[in-house]
Amino acid sequence: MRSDDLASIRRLPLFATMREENFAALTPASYLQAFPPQMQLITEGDHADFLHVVVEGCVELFARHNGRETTLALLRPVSTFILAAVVEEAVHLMSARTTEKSRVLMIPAQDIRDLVARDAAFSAAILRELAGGFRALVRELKNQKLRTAVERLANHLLRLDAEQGGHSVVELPYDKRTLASLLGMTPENLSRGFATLRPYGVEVNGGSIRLTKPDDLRRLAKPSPLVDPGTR
Amino acid sequence: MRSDDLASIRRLPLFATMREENFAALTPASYLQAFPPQMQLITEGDHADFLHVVVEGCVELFARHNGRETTLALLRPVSTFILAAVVEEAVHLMSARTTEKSRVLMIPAQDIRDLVARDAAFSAAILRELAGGFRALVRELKNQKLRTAVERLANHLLRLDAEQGGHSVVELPYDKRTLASLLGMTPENLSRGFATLRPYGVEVNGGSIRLTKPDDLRRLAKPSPLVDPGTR
DNA sequence: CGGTCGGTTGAAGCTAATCAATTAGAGTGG
DNA sequence: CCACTCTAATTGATTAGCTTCAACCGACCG
Repeated sequence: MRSDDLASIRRLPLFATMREENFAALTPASYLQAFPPQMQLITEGDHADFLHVVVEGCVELFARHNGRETTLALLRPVSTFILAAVVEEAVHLMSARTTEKSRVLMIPAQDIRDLVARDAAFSAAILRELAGGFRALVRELKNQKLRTAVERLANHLLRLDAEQGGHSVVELPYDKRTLASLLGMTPENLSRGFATLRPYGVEVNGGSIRLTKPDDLRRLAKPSPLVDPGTR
Repeated sequence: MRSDDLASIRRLPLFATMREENFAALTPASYLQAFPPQMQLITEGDHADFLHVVVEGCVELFARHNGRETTLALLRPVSTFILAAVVEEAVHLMSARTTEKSRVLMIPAQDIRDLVARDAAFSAAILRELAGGFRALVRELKNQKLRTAVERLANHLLRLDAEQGGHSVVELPYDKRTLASLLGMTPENLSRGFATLRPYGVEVNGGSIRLTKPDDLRRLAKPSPLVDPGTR
């Protein structure tokens, strides 16, 4: 494993506070693997054998049921996933696949569980990570149940803009079908969503989107710190 | 606090494994309070000062946004809530109110956080509780995104039936407006949902519901262990 | 006995999904 | 460099699912 990868993983909230010897013990048993795009890493229903960390690229968490499929989250470096299944020694509730060329660190689940028992600082970090994930999920559920598709889209654009520096020019970090699925809508409906947002200054040009009237858009979207992560 | 209440709380997964002295230290600072129906206990946006435990009655977790309101969960004894906000020292993302006469144990958040730092067994129990909550939320999000309203209703009925002993007679433990909100639909639409389930052997009589063709209903609902808690 | 409230029913409208067709782009190979 | 192909994205037409508004019903309660 490259030492700068190791360093950036060590800097994760999850690993930052753990004892050096424990971190050192963790890494040799782990794999840092490179994957091509659209490679499925995890299948829902399978047993959770590894904690995963996106080191580079992008990973999509999704689920299928009864002929339908939906995206539950898109993860960018550096984030962990399926922590809850590892803690619970349970099966995955979500599948995972790369959306682009990616590198993913895989740590044996049993090692994580052993460490939780031994390293109090690590255990506390895991706790905070899970609590954060829980709250992110509550937000997402509220987003789904309390907003229309267009409102979700508007808020997502504002959030992407904020993440990308607030220059009112957003680059979609994934294709529109994936975005549609994440927002809980069809690709067709996403297209129409963009169209209805045109009067609010949303100018779409491929994967690049200009927000020419951010205030109007914000008035429509009504972002809230109790729904949207990173909102004040 | 009544000693049998204390005992049943002690039996909770959250408290069962913690050291006796720590449990003893926790209780004097806590309040076990009785509340009338429809009493709001928590308001989203407020700071989380207490961990709550439903000891008797029923508590509804709900959220409002932009003129809409939705029920996120209905909690029966004995369950804890807003654990994530306590761990994160953050504001509540959900409001809470009683749906009936209830008794709720309130434990100072700071005491919980202190204990997490001191008692490894308690910390591990909190971790499992949160992981379980996380997975319940993932299921709920999948339920919302992958199913229609009628499918959600059908599955909810099957689940209630299973919880109540599988006699194919379900007693709704809350009124229909609340159920509608929990399922993410309007009360009117819930009524119509019951009507469309009539051919599948769903006979509604006030709050009492007979399932005369459970197999037909199950074929429609398609319950799955990856979506529905407690499904085989 | 009127009043209120939870629930149901009806009609109309809106949002979003579906199906079908077309266009736009990104490679690919000649 | 230019057709050719394949896929993503858009657009149009239709349908399904759900909401909204309004009226109504029945039970419970003062």
